This record gives sequence, C-alpha cells and structure tokens, in this order.
Amino acid sequence: MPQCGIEANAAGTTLTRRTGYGMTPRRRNATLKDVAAAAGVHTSTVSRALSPDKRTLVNTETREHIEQVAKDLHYRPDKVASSLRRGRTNVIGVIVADLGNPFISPVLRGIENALTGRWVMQLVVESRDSSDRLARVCEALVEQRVDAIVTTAARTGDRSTLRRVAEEVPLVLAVRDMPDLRVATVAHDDVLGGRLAARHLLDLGHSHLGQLVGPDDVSSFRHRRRGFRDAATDAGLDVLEISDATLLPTVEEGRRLMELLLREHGDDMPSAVFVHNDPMAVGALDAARAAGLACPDDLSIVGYNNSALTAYLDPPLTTIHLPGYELGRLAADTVIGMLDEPGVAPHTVTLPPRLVARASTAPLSP
Amino acid sequence: MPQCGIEANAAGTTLTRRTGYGMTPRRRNATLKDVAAAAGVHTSTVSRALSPDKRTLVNTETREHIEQVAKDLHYRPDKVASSLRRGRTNVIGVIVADLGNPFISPVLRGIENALTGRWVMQLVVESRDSSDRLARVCEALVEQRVDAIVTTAARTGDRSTLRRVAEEVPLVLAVRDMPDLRVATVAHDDVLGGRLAARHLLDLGHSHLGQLVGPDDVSSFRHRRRGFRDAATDAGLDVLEISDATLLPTVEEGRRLMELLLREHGDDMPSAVFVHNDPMAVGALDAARAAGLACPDDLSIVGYNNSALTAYLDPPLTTIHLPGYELGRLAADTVIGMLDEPGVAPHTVTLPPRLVARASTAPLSP
DNA sequence: CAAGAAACCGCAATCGATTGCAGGGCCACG
DNA sequence: CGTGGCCCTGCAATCGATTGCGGTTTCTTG
Repeated sequence: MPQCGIEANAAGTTLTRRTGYGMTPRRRNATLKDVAAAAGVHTSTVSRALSPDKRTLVNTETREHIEQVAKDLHYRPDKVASSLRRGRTNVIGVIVADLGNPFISPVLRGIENALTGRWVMQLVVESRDSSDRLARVCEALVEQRVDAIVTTAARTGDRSTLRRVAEEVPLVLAVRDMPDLRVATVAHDDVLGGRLAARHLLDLGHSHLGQLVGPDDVSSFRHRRRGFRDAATDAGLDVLEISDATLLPTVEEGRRLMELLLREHGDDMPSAVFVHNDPMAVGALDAARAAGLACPDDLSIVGYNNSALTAYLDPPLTTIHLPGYELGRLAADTVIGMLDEPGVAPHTVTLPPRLVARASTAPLSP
Repeated sequence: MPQCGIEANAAGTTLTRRTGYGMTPRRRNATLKDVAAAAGVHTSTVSRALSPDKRTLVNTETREHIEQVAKDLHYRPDKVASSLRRGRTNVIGVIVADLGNPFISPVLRGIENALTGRWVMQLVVESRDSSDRLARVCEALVEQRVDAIVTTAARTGDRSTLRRVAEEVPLVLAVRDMPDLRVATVAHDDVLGGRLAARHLLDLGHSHLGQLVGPDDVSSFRHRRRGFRDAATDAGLDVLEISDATLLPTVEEGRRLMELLLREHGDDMPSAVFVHNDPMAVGALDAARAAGLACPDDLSIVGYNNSALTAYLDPPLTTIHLPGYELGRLAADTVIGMLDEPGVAPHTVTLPPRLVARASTAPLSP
C-alpha cells in the first residue's frame, strides 16, 4: 500500500474550498474527491472501496484505510450524482387519490416498510382524484426520474394517461385496477367483497336487498357493486341501487344517499343495504334512524373497509375487512420485482377481503 | 434567427443513440443536447429558453422555435442533473412516527398541498418511533440531498440526532417539539388542550379527576398531562394519574390502562378521566363499562384528536380537536420560508386545539 | 527463470443541465 | 466614420460519482 506514504500531506488538504461558479452557498460536504485526496488514492478507488459490490476489487488494507478516512471526514455519498451517473434514483413515486382517507394509511405504510428494506424511498403525491392533476403529477414524477410509479388513483378516464406513463416507467396499479390495460396490478378482490356482503345478508334471511354504490368509474366500487348484485342474482333476487354517489366518502354523503333511498323507495324499503364504505354506512345508518328505522331490527347495514373504531359504533358495524398493509407490501414487492428483472409479463395479484360480522346486521325479523 | 437554416439537417439527428458505457439500458429520453441539435442552437440557449426566469435572455423567435422542438421531441428536463448542478433538489424529507396512525393523514395532506403549489415534492419515511431508525432515515434523507427535513417523530432521546441533522439541513419539528433545541417548530398547543379537557370537566362539576397519560418522552403527551394537571391545580384539586402507557395508541392499550386504574384506585375512582387519545379512550370506556360503570352517568371520559367516527360512538365521545391539515400546511410554509431566506431566527408556531363536547361527558350526578 | 495470470489501481470519459464570461452583430450617437 | 452599448448566443467548466480500459505490480506455474 504505497499510497499511504502520501497520506500525511494529502490529509492536509482543507475542506474549505468554496462551491464554484454560481452555486448557492450551502453546506459543504466532503466529496469523493476529498476522501481520495485525504487517503492518497484516486477517486475511482474510493468509489470502489465504498461500494458494497465492488469493494472486493480493492486491496483490503487500502479499503480499510479509505473507510477510516471516509468516516473521519463524515463522507456521505451524494445520491444525486450517483443517480445521474447510474441512471437510477432508487426512488419510486406513489400517487394516492386522497391522503386524508384513513384507508390509505396502511397501504402507504406497507409500501414504506417494504421499500426501506431495499434502500428505496418513496415520493408521495396526491391526485385528489382529478384527471388533470393525475397527469401533472405523473409528469412531475417522470421528470424526477423515479424508477417506477405505483398509483392508487386510477379512474376509468385516466386510461390514456396511464398508458403513456407505463411506456416511460414501470407502473403498478394498486387498490384500483384498469381493465385491458396490461399493467401490473395489486388489488383487493372487491367482487368477492361484494359477494361476501350479499351472502352474509342472504344467510340472515334477507330477500329484499339494496346498495348505496360508489361511482362506476372507480374499479373498486364497480367490482363491489357487481359482486353484490351477482350474488343476489344467483339467489334469484333483485337489488335496489342508489348510484348517485360522488367520490367523497363522508358521513354526510351516506346520509344523503340513504335519504334518497328512503324518498324513492320508502314504500318498498329493502330490509338490508350494503354501503360501499364505512363512513357512508354510518351516515346511512343515522339517516335511517332519523326516519324511524331501527338498526338492525328494521334495517341491516353492511359497510366496507373495517375502518378504525367501527367495532365500537352504535351498533357495531358489520363490514368488509381489507388487508391494506399487505396490499402495500405486495405493491412494493411487485415494483422491486419489475426493476430487478424487467420485461416479465405484468404480474397481477388480488387479495381476499374478509367479512367482519357485527351487530349492525341481524336475521330478518319474521 | 440564422440558426433556423441548419434546422433541416440538425433535425435529422436521430434519438437512437444508445446510453454509453455501462449504463443500464433504460428508456431513452430526449435531452437538452437533442433539443439543441434539433433546433440548431447550443444547449445553453435551450436551457435558457426553457427556464422560467431566464427565458427573457433569449430572442422571442428563437425561444418559440425551441419550445416547439422541445415539445415535438417530448423533452423533459432531467431533475436529477439539474439538482446536481444547482445543488438543490426541490425535494424535502418528511419523517413520521407511524404512517398507520390516522391522525397523521391530514398533516401529510397539508404538507403535500402546500408543497405542490411550490413545485416541491416530499419523500416520506417512517421512524416507527425508534431512535435508531430515526437516525438512519435522517442519514438516508441527507444522502438524498433533500433540501430540508420536517419530522413529526421527535422524542426526548432524539435530541442529539436532531441537533446534528439541524446542522446539515434546514429542519422543522412538527406536532412534537423539543425543548431548548433552537429549531423551527409547528405544533399544537397541547398544554391548552389538556387545560380545555380539565376545564370542561370542572365546569361540569367534577372534582375528582384522573388521566391516562401517554409516555413522557413525547412532548405532546407531556404537555397534555401538564395542562390538565395545571388546570386542576388552579382549581385546588389533585389528579389521579396512570402513566404506564406505551406508544401504541390502541383500544387494547386504553383498556389495559383503565383496568389498571380500576385495580389500583377502584375504591376511590375519579368521576371523570382524560385519556390522551381517542382509540385509548374507547378502550378505557369499554373497560369501565365492563366493570359496571356507565358512561357518562358514573364516569365521564374525554379523548384527544377528534378521530373519525368518534361522533358516532356509543356514547359519542367528547374529545379535543386538532387542526392537523393546517399544521401540515404551516410546517411546509415554514420549510419553504427557511429555504427562501436562510439565516432567519427559528420560527415557532402553535395552533389552538378546540374542545368538542359530546355525550361521553356529563354533569356530575349528585 | 521466463511467461502468463491475477490482483490492484489510475486515467478519463460520462451522465444532463446550468451559468459566468466573452464575442459577434447591430444600432445609436457624437 | 468610429466608438460605445445592448442583445443574443456560444464556449466550456462544473456539480459528484461511476466504470471500461489499460498499465503495474506481484504471484503462480511450466
């Protein structure tokens, strides 16, 4: 290790060099060059010594010396420079429709947890379920050179946007899917979710069913609706549907829809309704109660998502549980897989929901 | 515009050049050089023409021509290269303790919304309230060269970590604060929150108060505890405290603590207790009920956070509402402010909580 | 002992955009 | 007609890390 002889004077090089040209005068971190100078070797050697998979290319003594110097100088590799050179940022973009929706939290958490194990980070943006905004954030993420994008914000009208995106960067759809778009997808089996809700009510003896359905341009609602209806059809029954919902999953929205149902079909009310998410189910329940219907005696209600505290409502809400955390993990795994070996056929996974029976549903009173 | 003459052959340059050296053979996007060649001008001219604040430096005709060519080639500036050159990424790091905690959603949303207006994006990571992990993710964010960090995950033991971080990159504490660390902070006034809870109960005539408190190394719990106790002291009263809580804000945890309270002070039970967050309040309520205490008749309960659906519990939960979205926005604003004009004294903002009185609290029965 | 291999390290190009400086063209004014 | 000034563009360095290739040194082997 002849370089060590130079160390003495090389180490004397100071770190006070100012950032050149018109740079913003920010903090000055040690760079590869600084470490190289201080260690008396070439930058390429430092780079190799500090690289997990190239470290074998450099002599052990040299490497240890470099590692020591790097630590002394508090050297931190610049991921920006690294990304530029390698053409890979180790960052993925995550698009969600609404960060305020509690349902998305476990998904995000699943993604985060799967990624950090792989030294990848996530850039999180919100589309607010607007097509324009979705297009814009996609553009922004591509400019940021994210290695991949996972989006939970796909609506039917976004197909062309997503198709374009998928041509530029690995894309994964999460939570919502997109028919005939050949893109990797990780979603819940919402058709099954709808069926579970229906089957539960049928098992309880209900034969007059209704559902308050979410917008049809969101696949998860479309699937729930179809699953519920299919199961009813299988039993030879019709389903009363209120399909006026917007994308606001609020208690008030649920109340509004239930009032609509009461107004339009008050003389022929179903004995059980399936509401496409929990806050809305709560609102629906409230409106029904206000109209003099007791739950579950006069009306059984099934929600969706198994949101926090639904078990402690009055009455505890029967609902469909979705494994959001697992979905997040799998979505991240899928992304990583696509990056590791590109060109494999788009992978699609669906996770089974689970019915959680509580007191908002009861056998049909005779 | 003499360059236009060259356009014909310059535009003939193809985009099929392979990525050089050992690059991963990913998508090939048009670069500045491509646009320059196609437009028959130098890259620097293209850069200027496309830069919002330098566009005036280039002739209008030239600029429009360049813009056209750029659009035709689907040119997208490479933020990575740009970041390297300018020493600024326009990305900030956001550290949260637990992505699964629904309380954090509006905060994240507030940050996102404030940032996207400024063309800045957020890298979101989770510390899981572990000091080790916090240190690691901070390190990772610094390596990513984020322009700033906002963290909601500060615990007392993290002081030295955060101090080091603050020396390297602009830091903002959100939600939780850190005494005698001179760092910009945006938090709720949790002392006031605690006082509000106490005052509400005192106003209802309660004179025997208790609280189930969160861990003392988290400022928000410490503040709540103090505020509650101070208000009681002001009224000449003592407070029974159970301070065995962990950082898991679960229903079960609340149940456990209430059982502890019942076991240790069953013969001398307070008539009202303040629980430091909503899920725990629900658990506490459940345990109390299991022990034969009716709420609010025998026991009034106040929660914290005004979580979703608390208004529809049985009974509807009295709780403290926090403006999480606004907090997020302000935290982001603070960050942006620090970036725009560095060197100003650390700014600190506190937002007022609000008591939401519902049916889980009632006047002391005589 | 000579030739070949292996281990190790340095050179320099490269990723793509930004920007200080300088130079060319053109107009105005003395 | 000459000089000064303005407008616009081009030149080339730079940000910091990575890596193919080539050159030394040392070790192995016939």
